[in-house]
Amino acid sequence: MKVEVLTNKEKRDVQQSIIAKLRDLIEYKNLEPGDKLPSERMLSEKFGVSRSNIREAIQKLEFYGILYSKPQSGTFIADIGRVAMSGMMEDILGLEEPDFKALVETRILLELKTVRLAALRRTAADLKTLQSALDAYKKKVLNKEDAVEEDLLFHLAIAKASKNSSMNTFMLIITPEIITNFEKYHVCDSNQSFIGIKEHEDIFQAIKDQDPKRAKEMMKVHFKVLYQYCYHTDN
Amino acid sequence: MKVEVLTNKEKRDVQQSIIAKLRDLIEYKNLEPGDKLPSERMLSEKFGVSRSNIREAIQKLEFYGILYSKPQSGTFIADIGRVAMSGMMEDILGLEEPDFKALVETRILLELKTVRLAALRRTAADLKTLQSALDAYKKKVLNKEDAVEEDLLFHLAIAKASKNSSMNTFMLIITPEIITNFEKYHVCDSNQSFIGIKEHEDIFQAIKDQDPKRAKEMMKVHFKVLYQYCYHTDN
DNA sequence: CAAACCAATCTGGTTAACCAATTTGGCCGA
DNA sequence: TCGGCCAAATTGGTTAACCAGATTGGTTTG
Repeated sequence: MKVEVLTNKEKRDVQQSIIAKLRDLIEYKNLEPGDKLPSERMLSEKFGVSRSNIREAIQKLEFYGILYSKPQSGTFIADIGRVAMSGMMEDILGLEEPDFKALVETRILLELKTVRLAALRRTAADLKTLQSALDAYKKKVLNKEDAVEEDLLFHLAIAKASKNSSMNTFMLIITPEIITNFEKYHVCDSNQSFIGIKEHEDIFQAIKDQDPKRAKEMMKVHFKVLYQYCYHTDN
Repeated sequence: MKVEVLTNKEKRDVQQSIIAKLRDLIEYKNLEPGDKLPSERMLSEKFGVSRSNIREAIQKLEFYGILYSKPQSGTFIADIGRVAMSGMMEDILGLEEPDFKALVETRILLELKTVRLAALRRTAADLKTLQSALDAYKKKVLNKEDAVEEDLLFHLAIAKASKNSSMNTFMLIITPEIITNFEKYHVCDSNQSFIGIKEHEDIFQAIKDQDPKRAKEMMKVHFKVLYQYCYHTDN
């Protein structure tokens, strides 16, 4: 069989088309939650794509909780209902890559919450982690070195201390993009960093004091620049 | 070679151990951002696991933006800095499955934001989608049928109308879990649904009127029950 | 001496073959 | 006729072989 090498873009298109075909198949065959999908081999033949592609598409839908695979048995439709499944598939197909603005918007939203929760739920161990993350950040800034990573690690430590696994995961997902874009757009000017130390210390102190309100307020101050960047158009 | 079938749990452990080994390798070899990792074959041999496992672990780290693969070339360390990478890997290894409370907490946070953004940014097309989602929900409730799916689809439509791709994605990720847990814990009593119609209509109207403040308020009312479920201990 | 080129090698991606657990359908016995 | 049971077919997962593009190091050529 002729083998072709696909670009990332093309590969994404293939996967999207497989998901669309799966949606149509489920519609056409009137498959309901709990029903078994045709085998991977059959699907790969029917759709004219490789089994790897089928497996990747299934994995993606598994990630979104729409399907689940049982070894040596088959792939099944999750128990979330036909309507929800169909609608979610549509949404997944329509998802676009998040732009920087969306990322910042989401980050601010998440962090204003995680910092409150961290203030409420932080343990002694969390404090220790936060302290060392803060120290690493301060050390870099005082040496006039770039401290974007240490900055973000401090914020990730806050997310971890919030004891909310979803928010922690979401923070982990958006952080690399944020770092990349920060460096690209030079959002963090180096002269800002000295102010950053004070702001980070304030946040840390509020968490230490278990004062959620002040923690959120300090985080808001810390995000002031980002806030403006993100919200100068609307809101 | 002896082939063994692993449970989901064991498979997860294998992947975690591979990630840990990768972290150690990067540490040991002093690999920096942009450097190339050893080839998948070499890693599979060195770690004593199958190439599939290596590939899956790499895909996971690619998802979190820590690595990236170039076809016919190699896998590279993303340009996010050594410190950030090491810290993030640690966090990924420490991630646990989100509990229901965390999910609800996150959902409320996200939705109070998406509904505001939807009110600000919704297009005519969004309104149309929202309207039909609302109609489907109403129809089900009036027929005294279970309407959890239609409920969630309305909320997903709001997320879509918020024009924030990150939040939209995150809503899609947590929605199936929410549905499953709702059904398990019977959070939505059927007698609540009639009130739900009014609440949904209020939210829709606020979005239609482009009144973000009222939209958020109506959503808050709608979440009152959930709110109590989630926050009866703290906050 | 440097730049262009070429072939051997290496790489991630793809395909095909294989494995063992699970279904399944019909057979046997009660 | 019904229920237990076993072998064959089916399945997702795994391994191995293969592909074509990218890399690279040495050679050639201007």
